[in-house]
Amino acid sequence: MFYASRVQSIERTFSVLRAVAAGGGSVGGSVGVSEVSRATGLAKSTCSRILASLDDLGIGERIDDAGRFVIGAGLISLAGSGTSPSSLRELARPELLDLADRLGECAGLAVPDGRDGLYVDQVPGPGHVQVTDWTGHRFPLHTIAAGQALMGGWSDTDVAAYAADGLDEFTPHTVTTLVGLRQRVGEVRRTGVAWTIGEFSEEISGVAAAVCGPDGRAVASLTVYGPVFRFPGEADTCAIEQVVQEAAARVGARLAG
Amino acid sequence: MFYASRVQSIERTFSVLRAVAAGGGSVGGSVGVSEVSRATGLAKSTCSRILASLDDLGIGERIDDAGRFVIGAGLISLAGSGTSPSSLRELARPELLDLADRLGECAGLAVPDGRDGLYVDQVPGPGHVQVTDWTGHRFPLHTIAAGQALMGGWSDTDVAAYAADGLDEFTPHTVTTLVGLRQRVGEVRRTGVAWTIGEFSEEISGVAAAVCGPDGRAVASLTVYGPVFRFPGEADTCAIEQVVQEAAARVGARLAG
DNA sequence: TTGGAGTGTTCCAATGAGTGGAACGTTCCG
DNA sequence: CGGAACGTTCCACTCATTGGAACACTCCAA
Repeated sequence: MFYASRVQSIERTFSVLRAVAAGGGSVGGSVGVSEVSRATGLAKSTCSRILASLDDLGIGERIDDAGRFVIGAGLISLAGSGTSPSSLRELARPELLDLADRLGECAGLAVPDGRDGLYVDQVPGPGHVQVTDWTGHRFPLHTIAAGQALMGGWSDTDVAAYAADGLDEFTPHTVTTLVGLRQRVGEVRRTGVAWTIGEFSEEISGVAAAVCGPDGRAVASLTVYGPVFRFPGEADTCAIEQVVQEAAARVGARLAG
Repeated sequence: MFYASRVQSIERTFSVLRAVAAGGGSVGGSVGVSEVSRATGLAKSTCSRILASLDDLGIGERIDDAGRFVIGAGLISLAGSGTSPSSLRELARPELLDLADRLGECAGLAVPDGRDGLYVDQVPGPGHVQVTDWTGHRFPLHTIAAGQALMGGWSDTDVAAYAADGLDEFTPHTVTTLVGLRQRVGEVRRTGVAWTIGEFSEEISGVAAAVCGPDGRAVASLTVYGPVFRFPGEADTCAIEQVVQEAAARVGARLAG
């Protein structure tokens, strides 16, 4: 036989779910077993069983004593628990390009992942000296501007819990105490942005602002960073902050639809 | 063997997805194969295969060259295609009770389903003469107040397409022409509510307002209806309209979070 | 009333898709 | 350098899944 690394039944399950989501063509419509069977090419009995299972799990929902189905609360809550990095990336890309262009340094997008921030995209600046591309890399939240920006939306107890697990020291400038972290988070709450100068690496400084989802929670950060010797340099830091904040707000707005 | 009407692999798939959504405990976190294996009790190889399948389908998303996963765009878009009637029902229940209490007639909740409106909940009024409970029943949109309220958000071409498939006549007062329907929809757009007097049944009159989802689209209707001989009667129809509209707006707001 | 065409559900023998333990290639850490 | 974690691949076994047939039901037209 063929040793599959894909599971057929999963493919089938989601082709059924897609048929349900399509609602038989009309928006907001429901579907019956036979309809799903025709749409997917699967046997009617198979569809009946799959739909019954989805109903049991709350993923689909039976809305009739006859057999009409719609997408259920379970699927909606599953989906609600995360923002997809790839869709976020698509929405943020234009802003990253714009930031890199206007501020002359590289711009990155990071999402929270447990105690880490994960860089999911980065656009290089125009200079000949470049900061490393960190796409795909993760760093403790307290060591990077993106992470501190995210913490701006945390409660004091969340911040304390984070600090309780220890604060790694990357450079002599890294924030390593709860008191220091609290102060930093306070600044973020007040100004809406987080600056780090040589805290992650002595050679790098950056400024970040959080991207908020439709529910107001921070789902990502936009960061602009460059070599300490030239960024932010003589530039007007307030203007930079404003540009970054506005970009983050636009991504958030686009995220909300 | 045991003849199951539930499919085991679907149960497994979603227990994996739940583990991914839980993110290993921390909000917004990702999970690895071993973590999922521990959380679900399934073999590591099984989880690896399931996660690979979910990634293929865009339901899960691999965010690393290492094997960390999050909920993907595919699941989010699946969920986005429908609002779950049961969660809607929970949110609307208090408003239905309040409406029935304040207006002294029964109050219902309906969702669009193709060409029909489907009543998903109803609360009886205090009177001794009651309108039938229509929970679980569906009627063509143009014949009920709830349906006309939903059409208020439709484009003219959508309305025309609906009418093109024919407008059933339930009573002599039922709107049966495109011209009539257009006029009615226009009123809904202007006033925000839809009145039907003896259009669905000669004995019943009702007033409905649409509930809008976070994206502004109408996802359901709140209706108050009663016997024609006493509703709306001598009451101040403007006051009734306002009460219904406000209730619908509150449900919409709660829906958005 | 009767027949036919449409639902959705249940039954069950056949079978092949899914399984998990073992083996493997990694990377990371002491 | 072990050793312990990780994720992936292999593959014989086997049991969960399958789909056709039979069923119960509702509708509608004759």
